[in-house]
Amino acid sequence: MNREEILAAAQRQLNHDPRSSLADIATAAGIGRATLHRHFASRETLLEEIGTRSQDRWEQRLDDVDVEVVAASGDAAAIEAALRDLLAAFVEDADDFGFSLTDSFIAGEPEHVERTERLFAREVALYAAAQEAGVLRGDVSARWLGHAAYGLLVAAREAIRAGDVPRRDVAELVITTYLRGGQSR
Amino acid sequence: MNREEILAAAQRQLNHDPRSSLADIATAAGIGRATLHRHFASRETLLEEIGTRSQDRWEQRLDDVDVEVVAASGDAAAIEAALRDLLAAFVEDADDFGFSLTDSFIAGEPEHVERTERLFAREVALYAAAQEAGVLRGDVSARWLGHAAYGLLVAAREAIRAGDVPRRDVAELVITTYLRGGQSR
DNA sequence: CTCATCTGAGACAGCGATGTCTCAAACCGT
DNA sequence: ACGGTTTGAGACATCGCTGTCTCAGATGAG
Repeated sequence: MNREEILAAAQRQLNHDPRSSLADIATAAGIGRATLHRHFASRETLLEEIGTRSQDRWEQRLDDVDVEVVAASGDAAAIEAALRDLLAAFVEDADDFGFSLTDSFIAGEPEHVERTERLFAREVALYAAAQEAGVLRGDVSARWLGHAAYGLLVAAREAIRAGDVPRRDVAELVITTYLRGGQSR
Repeated sequence: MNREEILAAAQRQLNHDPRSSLADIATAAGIGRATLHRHFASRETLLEEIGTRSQDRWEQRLDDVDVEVVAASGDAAAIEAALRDLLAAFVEDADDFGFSLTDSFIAGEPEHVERTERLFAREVALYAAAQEAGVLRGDVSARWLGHAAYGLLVAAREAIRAGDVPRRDVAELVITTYLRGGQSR
């Protein structure tokens, strides 16, 4: 049982129930409580690491779509494609990483808050470029568009949890709802 | 210090930090811990009451717009107006009641889960009627439209918290984003 | 003023979670 | 098979929170 595997299992368990005790987490990971403590000195350490892991993934997704390059290009088609890819990737992640979305368990750690803000800013830069290129509307702030995307990810997670939407459809739903909204036309 | 006032203060405090202890809550309400216990026998009782309170408000909002009547009318204009009113009302509530949105502190109480489902169903019925009337698009499920609305409320809450959006603009932002999405046109 | 009631501070035991430790068993490469 | 390492089970002290209780002071109606 790798350190990385433990982290993944812990994340899964905390995603399932954010109030899980370390004993719960250890059981879920199939290891003993002592072993868990050997890898992560304290609960706080474990949570911090999970937070970092989530941010790593977020950063990776931004890197994957070359967000800065695409944004600088000003190419509407490329920007829209990047937007769609990014949202689809986030939806995929929302499953495993979702609880760090809704749970503010690292609130207060200035380090994490700062990094979150930097990542959000990178993402928002893409939305701003999309506005510039006429892909996204310009009458609302780019940061609001960022929050709206986040909100739809929460919705996606919830819809899956409630069994209202087949998993394979969620990405497309999020994208089309994000772009076109709910209005008929 | 009324029971209702205590409840409101507790909700505010838990909204601020969902992990507040009863001592925190009592302090925030400006009362002693003993007094808090006199009104609410246990933490669980308090949380249940807050959950019920939130659901009461939700129900009230649905009643306020006459959701069943409007839905049955099939009148597109009336339906869209009700939709807007409802979203605006929810945004207003999201401030005080938001934490019961994201925090699953009553998860497991079948009673609450059931009532939440009933309320959600009432709301979704309006979305379905809106689809019927051509106000909302029919190519996604009404329940997804419900989750999407919820997601945008989470986004609104987050945007306010981050100071990215003036409070008075949030309702209109949610509505326009919900209906039109983020796409330029 | 007086008495009944309500309140806050504090003490207290109980509980679950955390973090440390030990030890025997399981597991590894050699 | 062997010796070093890792592991899980469990014991243990500690901590913070909860829920109960007491008591002295504040409050308020008469």
